[in-house]
Amino acid sequence: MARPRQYDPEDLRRRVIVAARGLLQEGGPPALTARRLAEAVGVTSGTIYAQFGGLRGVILEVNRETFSELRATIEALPEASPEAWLYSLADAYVAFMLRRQGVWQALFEGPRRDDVAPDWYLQMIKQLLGRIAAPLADISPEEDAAGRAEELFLAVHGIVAMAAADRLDMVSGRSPEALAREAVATMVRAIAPAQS
Amino acid sequence: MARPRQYDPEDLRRRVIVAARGLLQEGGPPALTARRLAEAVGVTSGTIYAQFGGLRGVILEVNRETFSELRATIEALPEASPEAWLYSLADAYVAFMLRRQGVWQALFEGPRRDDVAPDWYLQMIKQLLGRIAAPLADISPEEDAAGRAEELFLAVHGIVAMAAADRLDMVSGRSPEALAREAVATMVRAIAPAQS
DNA sequence: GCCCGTTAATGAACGTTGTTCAGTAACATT
DNA sequence: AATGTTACTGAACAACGTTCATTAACGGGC
Repeated sequence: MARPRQYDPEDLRRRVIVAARGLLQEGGPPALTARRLAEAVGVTSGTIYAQFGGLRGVILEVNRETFSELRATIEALPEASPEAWLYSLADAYVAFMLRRQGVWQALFEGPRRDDVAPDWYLQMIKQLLGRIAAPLADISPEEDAAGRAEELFLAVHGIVAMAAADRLDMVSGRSPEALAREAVATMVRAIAPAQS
Repeated sequence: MARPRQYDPEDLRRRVIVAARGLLQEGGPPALTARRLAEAVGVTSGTIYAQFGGLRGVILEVNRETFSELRATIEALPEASPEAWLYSLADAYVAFMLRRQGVWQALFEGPRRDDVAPDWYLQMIKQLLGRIAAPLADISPEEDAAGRAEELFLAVHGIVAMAAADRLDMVSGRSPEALAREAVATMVRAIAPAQS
């Protein structure tokens, strides 16, 4: 009843996403153009539009995978005391970004003011916040753990975002790892039951 | 000896910068295009290139003014106790961004990985860090005030940057002002001499 | 067995973008 | 007046995201 697909659509989607990640990784967001991507996959730009609806659609799928991997990474962190676990989360967050700087930039670059973030964006963040809140609640039960988690996340994320843009050295000579750990330490010190 | 300038170059620079700020303010970085800017000023894009060397040059000048105004704003903050002054700085920083969201985005959007930041960029940040370090040193003399200032700046800046991109609501329902103040509070709590 | 409806994929085109540069215009000097 | 020097224009270039008429290729109906 129709022309058979020349490419297995599932396979094509995978190859497009992989190629997009490659382009992002070596050249950052400006390197991901429709034509380059099409050429890398061996199709024309029109085909990508048919499958993803546009470059934004491709980036969205890349981001979905990135988020998914981040979740897996966090899920795989070894159990530890609340405080130790927060430190290893900070380390993992920084390391995760460093290993995919170009892809990471795409996570926060594209979205224009008017387009709404997809649900799974918010879900991922909410989940991450929950993961941070739990140990904080352990450390100090009488604090507002959820609120503190937001603050700690924003502090670490700010550091990581700055490092991803290669601008951290404008502010500090320290490594992102050191600064992220310090952010955790500061939060822990601030909410820990007074014990001097 | 030459064709006289059709436009007073100083006046032209001013008009270009003002127009660029206007475009940024109402449409963010994507609204600042060479042709639109040229038309808004009443010249052709070539003239702007002759004067600024490119769009990046224009943005750089806009940023210089923005930084300069930020410094003036901070300089004008009323004296207060170290802690109170830090809170008013956080408030001023947030308010400053909110009043120029579009322009603020340009501060951190443009620069590509390879181009070096001009000196005055770094100087401004260093100065701001010094301004933060002083009250922190007052609050807790035995802490590394400079290091703490870096951390506090990064925390507040992260919040403000997220708010400038209209993405803060993905993380928290609180206002940027509230979160920035909380960041100050956390830092103060963490370094304040134990006194329970 | 042929045709035809249907869909996949192409690739040329459109409108913008930043940027360049041959050309033109206009004054100061000789 | 002629010439030199410079300011400014505006057409052009390459690359961008995006669209869509066209082409290609198959399966079902006669």
